[in-house]
Amino acid sequence: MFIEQLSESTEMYLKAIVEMSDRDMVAVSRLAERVNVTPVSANEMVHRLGEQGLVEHTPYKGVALTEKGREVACNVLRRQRLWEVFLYEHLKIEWAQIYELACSLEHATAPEVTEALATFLGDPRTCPRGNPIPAADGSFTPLDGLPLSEISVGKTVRVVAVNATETDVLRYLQEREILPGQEITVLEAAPLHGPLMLRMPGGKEVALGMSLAEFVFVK
Amino acid sequence: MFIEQLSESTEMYLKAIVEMSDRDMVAVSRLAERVNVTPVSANEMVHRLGEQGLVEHTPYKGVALTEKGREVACNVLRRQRLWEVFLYEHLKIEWAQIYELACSLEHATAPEVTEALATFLGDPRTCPRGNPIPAADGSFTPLDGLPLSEISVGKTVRVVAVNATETDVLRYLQEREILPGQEITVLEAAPLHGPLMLRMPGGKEVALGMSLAEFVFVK
DNA sequence: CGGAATAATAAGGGTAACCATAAGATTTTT
DNA sequence: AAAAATCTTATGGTTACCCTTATTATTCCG
Ligand SMILES: [Mn+2]
Ligand SMILES: [Mn+2]
Ligand SMILES: [Mn+2]
Ligand SMILES: [Mn+2]
Repeated sequence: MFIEQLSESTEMYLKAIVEMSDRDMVAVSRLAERVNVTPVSANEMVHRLGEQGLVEHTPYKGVALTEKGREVACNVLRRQRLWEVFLYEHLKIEWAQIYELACSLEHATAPEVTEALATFLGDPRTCPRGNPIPAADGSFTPLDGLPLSEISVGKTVRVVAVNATETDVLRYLQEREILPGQEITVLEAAPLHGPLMLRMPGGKEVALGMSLAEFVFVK
Repeated sequence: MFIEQLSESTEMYLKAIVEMSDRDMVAVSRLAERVNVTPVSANEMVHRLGEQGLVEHTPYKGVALTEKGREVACNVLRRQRLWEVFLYEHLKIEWAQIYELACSLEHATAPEVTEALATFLGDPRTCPRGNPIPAADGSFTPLDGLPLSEISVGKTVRVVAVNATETDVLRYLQEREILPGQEITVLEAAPLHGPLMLRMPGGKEVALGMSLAEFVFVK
């Protein structure tokens, strides 16, 4: 089966869907938020993706990837995360920037380059943000962890991944040392979805807003 | 001065112009051939480039890059050739394929990545196809050599660069060991722009068509 | 059950790059 | 100086993505 060259836009939609679908279908309006377009535009695109056999849209229910779509999406994820490893480990680029930079490269990367890069990097299993790198065949163990926003007060957890994508957000977290591998104790959770109070390894206390805490996966 | 994000198409046109302009202006129809569009389409694009201050078009004479255009074009060339070095030296990708693969990556490469890559590679001066890599400031010593097609019979020369871009053409030359560094003797030139007869280092004799010989720069 | 919220569609536009065909305008060649 | 070749411009299309502003359909919830 031929894998035609898909547009950057198409790849970004598919990546968004695979990242958002834990178990159930993805609402088109959520997808729209994620890829930063209006719901109407996302709806149009979902139709186009459907025509290409990449997604299945059930009106009023949501979108799901087809097998073909999942394959493509995982491959985009693979390219993205391999580049993140290269940019961070070899080019020594600032941790907060690697997602954004890799997100451009991922669409310009031929299969030959992807596989040669994987070999060059020693077939890494996770990217510097802690996310698993899908294998060449698309197989992929999803992240085993919970968002920090769902951890109860008093618990001590270890960060496994930081799933933010915006450089500003990543830089904010980096400055507070909320990074994969760090051990964090949840001291307090303010009411009404207010900020969490966290104790970091050095003993420093840090306040973290709930929407940011949703990006931080811990175990 | 801000360098807005230019489209892939724009970058390819600028790169084509800088590569084709030795001394005089570039005819729009030549440009059209190079970027594989119709002359009308190239004309439209030249207008757009003119409005953006990247080229100067003199009707019936040709196009020339402005200073701004030359800067952008050299930067594209820098990105392209740095990626070629990486793909060849580090990822061990087949020589004939690196141009095509680098030609995708070049448009997805932010300045931070370009410079970090240059440092990682040890600031190489030439790419595996023998072309000089422009410096970060755009400075750039043009290739010192002549096309093999202009060498007279009996002369022995050394290949400095192979300027073909199509993978098929590069593979054809690679198979005949017409590669940078090789020493070649022109044994015979058939009349009517017919093929050249060449003696290669091993003593093997190779026939090479004139249009292919135009890609091979020697000294 | 019925209204509110949410989702989908319809309709009308916009831009960037491409295409083709058909005139003009200019240069080159005879 | 014509004629031929080349270059430019004028028109009119196409596709992929995006937008806004209705309108309609469905689901959710009190
Ligand atoms: Mn639908
Ligand atoms: Mn991307
Ligand atoms: Mn013009
Ligand atoms: Mn290119």
